[in-house]
Amino acid sequence: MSYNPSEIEAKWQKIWEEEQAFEPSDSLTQKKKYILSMFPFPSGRLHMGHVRNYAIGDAFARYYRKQGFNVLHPIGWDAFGMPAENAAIKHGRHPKEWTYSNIDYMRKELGTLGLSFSKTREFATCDELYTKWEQEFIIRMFKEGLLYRESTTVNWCESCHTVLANEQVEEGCCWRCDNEVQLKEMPGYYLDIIKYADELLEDLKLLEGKWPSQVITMQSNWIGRSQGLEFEFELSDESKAKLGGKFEKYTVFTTRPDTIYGVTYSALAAEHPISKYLVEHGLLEDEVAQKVTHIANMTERERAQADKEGYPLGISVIHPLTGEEIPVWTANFVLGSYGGGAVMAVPAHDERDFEFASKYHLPIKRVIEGGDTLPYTGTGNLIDSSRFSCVDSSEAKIAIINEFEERGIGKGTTNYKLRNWGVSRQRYWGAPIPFVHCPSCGLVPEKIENLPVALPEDVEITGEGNPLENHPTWKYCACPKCGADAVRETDTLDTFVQSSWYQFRYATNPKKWNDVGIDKEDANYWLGVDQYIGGIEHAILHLLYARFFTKALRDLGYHDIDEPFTNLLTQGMVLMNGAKMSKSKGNTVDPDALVEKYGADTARLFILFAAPPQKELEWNDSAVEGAFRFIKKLYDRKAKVAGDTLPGIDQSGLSKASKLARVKVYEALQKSSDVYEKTFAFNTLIAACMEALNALDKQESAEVWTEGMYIMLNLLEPIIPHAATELSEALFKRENLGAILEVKEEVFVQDTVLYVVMIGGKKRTEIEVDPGASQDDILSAAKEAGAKWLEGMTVVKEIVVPNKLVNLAVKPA
RNA sequence: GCGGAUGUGGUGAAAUUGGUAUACACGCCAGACUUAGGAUCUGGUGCUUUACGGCGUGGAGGUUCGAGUCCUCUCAUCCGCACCA
Repeated sequence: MSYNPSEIEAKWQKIWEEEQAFEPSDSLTQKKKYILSMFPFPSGRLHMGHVRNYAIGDAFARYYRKQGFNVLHPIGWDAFGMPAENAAIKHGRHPKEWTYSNIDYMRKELGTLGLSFSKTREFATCDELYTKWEQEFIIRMFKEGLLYRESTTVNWCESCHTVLANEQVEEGCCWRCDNEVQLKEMPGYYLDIIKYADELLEDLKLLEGKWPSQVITMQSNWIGRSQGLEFEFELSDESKAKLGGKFEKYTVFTTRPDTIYGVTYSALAAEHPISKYLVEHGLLEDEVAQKVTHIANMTERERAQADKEGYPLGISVIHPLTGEEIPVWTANFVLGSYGGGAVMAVPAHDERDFEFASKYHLPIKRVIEGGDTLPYTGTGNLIDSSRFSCVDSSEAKIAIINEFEERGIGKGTTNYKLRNWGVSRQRYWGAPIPFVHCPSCGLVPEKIENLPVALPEDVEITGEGNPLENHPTWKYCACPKCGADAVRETDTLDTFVQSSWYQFRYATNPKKWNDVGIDKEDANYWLGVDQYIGGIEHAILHLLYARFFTKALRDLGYHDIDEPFTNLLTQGMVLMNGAKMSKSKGNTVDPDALVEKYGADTARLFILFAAPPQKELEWNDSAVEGAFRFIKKLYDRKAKVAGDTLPGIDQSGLSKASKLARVKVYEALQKSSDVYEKTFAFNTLIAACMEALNALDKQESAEVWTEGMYIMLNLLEPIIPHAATELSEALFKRENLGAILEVKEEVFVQDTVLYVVMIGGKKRTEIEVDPGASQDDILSAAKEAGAKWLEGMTVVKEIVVPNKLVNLAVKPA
């Protein structure tokens, strides 16, 4: 029978389904592996990136199952989000209907790939049962003070009609639609991720060597911890009067307290309350007021690209140590959202302050020794710094912070670039934030027994405004506390909230899904995820949120896990003609068509063979043919096998070619554990199997063939499961698949050893010597073989690398 | 600007601790079988040279008996951060 993928793939997919072959055991005492590929958004169709993601994950899952582990390998759907609403606007389909029908279609597509998923643990994050538990977490977090509602300046995407978290703004644009993000003042719900900033940063150490270092660095930079001094500038009496007594002082933060004697001005953000007050009360010249307002309305991105610009505000502050009066400016380079929106400016030792001072001819005072020119941002001994003069920067930092603390006018503090996670979205297709606004009780969480707060289905989705806000009845309810007429919150949760805890939901035995969100015992057994696989694009967003959520839920008592993802593999993109596959470029390959033409095994083999998983993968149709040919060839060699068990082979009777074939087979076997546990270089494991097959082809021994196929099918089953299982069933009754195979070291013992002979560092010839040969024997054989190149030369050094080579260093005689 | 990664045949890529550079595959060339081949099989395939040989892992140095691998400098590409005081 020739290789017929569609037939055997359907056959085995059906058998696996019937056997429930991939359900993990309920026993929580066995050794376990939790293998997780990031779940997909149900966009409608699978793309090659998905196929790659799941082919990699499936190889791990099948490998560890074979090694006797209890394996959890689940799949589900990241089902809330904008595209469902966009489809509603465009095609008039209800987001729910659109989402669930997409899921049905994509589930079938995944099915044809023969992936070894647990079926009983599948869910969609838009399932009301999932929402129910998520809302419970949110309420618990609110009660713990981890979730709060406040009105601040937010990132607003006009095209998505929603607020975005800081992490979802890429180069000033919306991560989804690339529209320029605007700043807008509005209320929203925030998760206090900064409370966990230190732990999120410190625990990155636990992930070293297990996560790509690039991801660790990115997270660390994103958190952006910096230590320094926070103190208050007191306004001069005149300035206080000018500000109508509304302001006494304001706070600034510096990482360079050692430069404090070099302060020559202070700068406020355009949106700082004092700047605003001055504008609003007509205390600035009209022209200046306009400019300040203009800056306040610019996005952070626009400001970053603009030249330094600022205006004197006509007020001054008192230097806390010298008592000098210092002018206050507003400046476009001061961020409103960091360090209180105000800075002390030390132009001699800060590049930005220097540039600004130069432009506006503000004084520049050097207080640190070092560097030829100003600004000098390095460290050194202090000068002109009162009693701290002559002290070194690092000491001075501590001493000056102490001084502020003793006098009660400032303190050492830590700041983070990380902002709290804004989770409000003004959209319909998300999990409702389970709160009620009561005229007398204020913000009240829904009663736990009333969860989930489910979405109304009868909505009109136009793209204009928030459909929940516009729904005629849904938002009117009774206050859960006092029973009075109240209004439901119409914001929904960021979809990244759902993907922050799904790893715990899979781990929870589905029998308990109605009763708990996360089962502690199950979670503690299965987590952390032993191998997590997904795209690098989630390096910050999802991976940071999920780490935070894990720690927050731990502290709420849901489990005892510190880090959700023990090992992370970030897969490269799938490219075609050097560019990312996309519909707009017309360079996509449809997984369905590929599977139909060649079968799932070929698709999987090609994807794992063409490049190591971390790298980008360039699609190549003829290389796909090559993968198909390999499986066909393997299939064809079925006839060479004699016997249905692993034969014991007497090495001495074998031909040289047969011996070499055994070496190749066992080399492949040896490689496999390294690949799955260390390098992830599936491409080299597949190449080793191809070499083994090529070597088997060059010899005739039936028992070597039998042994070779027995082992190779075991190695290939995680990669091409249908063909490998079909052959294994026919040849070995599948006995070779479950077995842990051992490397037979005696295979590697050769009758003769090949030495490369190098003379003067160049490879000249080869010799074969007896394995027991002495160093002298080897050297004299090498000299004999290399006599031609030794003529007229004196050997000055002799190197013998055992079992490898001889190098004779020479010089002219 | 700062930080990180990567540079190996025509292409995708291999190469334990420094030890035969280019495994495996694609492509290409030649041949076989065929009515035919875009099927299959066999052989060849880094560059250069008639040959002996020489040269070859982005470039230039260095360490070493020996460097794709280690060190210094440099170029290119990609990615991340980008006024965070």
